[in-house]
Amino acid sequence: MQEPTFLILTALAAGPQHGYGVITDVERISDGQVRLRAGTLYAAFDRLQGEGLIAEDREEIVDGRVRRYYRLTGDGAARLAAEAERMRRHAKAATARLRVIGSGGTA
Amino acid sequence: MQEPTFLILTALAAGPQHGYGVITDVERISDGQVRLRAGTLYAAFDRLQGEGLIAEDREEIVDGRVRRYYRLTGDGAARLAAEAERMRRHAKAATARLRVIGSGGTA
DNA sequence: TCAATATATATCGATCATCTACTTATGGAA
DNA sequence: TTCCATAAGTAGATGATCGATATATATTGA
Repeated sequence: MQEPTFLILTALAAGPQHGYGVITDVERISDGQVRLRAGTLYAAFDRLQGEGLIAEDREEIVDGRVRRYYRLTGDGAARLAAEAERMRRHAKAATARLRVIGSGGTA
Repeated sequence: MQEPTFLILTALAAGPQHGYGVITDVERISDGQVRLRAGTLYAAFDRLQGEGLIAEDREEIVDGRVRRYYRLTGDGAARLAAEAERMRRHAKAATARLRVIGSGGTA
């Protein structure tokens, strides 16, 4: 799973959100480092819905504009948890090996 | 940066390794979850060398077969450290939000 | 009243990393 | 002598993401 997809699921883990809300939320989660593109987001929505990881929650009309809310499914939450654990382990492995270099392994 | 690329850099963070060594190392790091394909590896080697994140270290002839060793450059180590930190934060954010769901937020 | 900006959804074409599959080669084991 | 593990490499296909663009509305300001 790629970073944008992971962050979309993470955004929805906080509760149902609409597309534009996910974009701004992802930007916040990543400290402004990841700015989701509309193309990425809506393609991902379709794909993740097809995989059963997210589902349409409801539609609202606010100021004459449609807001389509998506929510994380049980499968989506499980998948996100698995990916988070996988990333945690990989990050830990990399950091441990980099520490060895830093502490004079190469010198 | 995608997972295979991250794991290739992580493998090289333990010291210079040749292609096949990286494949087996990555499999070990990821607990057997990630099996690097030759196509992925050698394409990544070319790309990462072009980006200056890795460099050719030396060539050895073992049992009549060439072993081409690659090593992590300073830039590569810095990049890997940055990616690891980014992943750590994202994993943490996801886990924190999933905990809220788990503790009865949706119920 | 007209232009610009923020919100909001959506599509299209291009790019690029990865995957599948294949090729070549050696040494050792069955 | 056939098969497997090791070892490097290429070609073509797939698919996620990106950049650009289109649409529509409300608000702000010239």
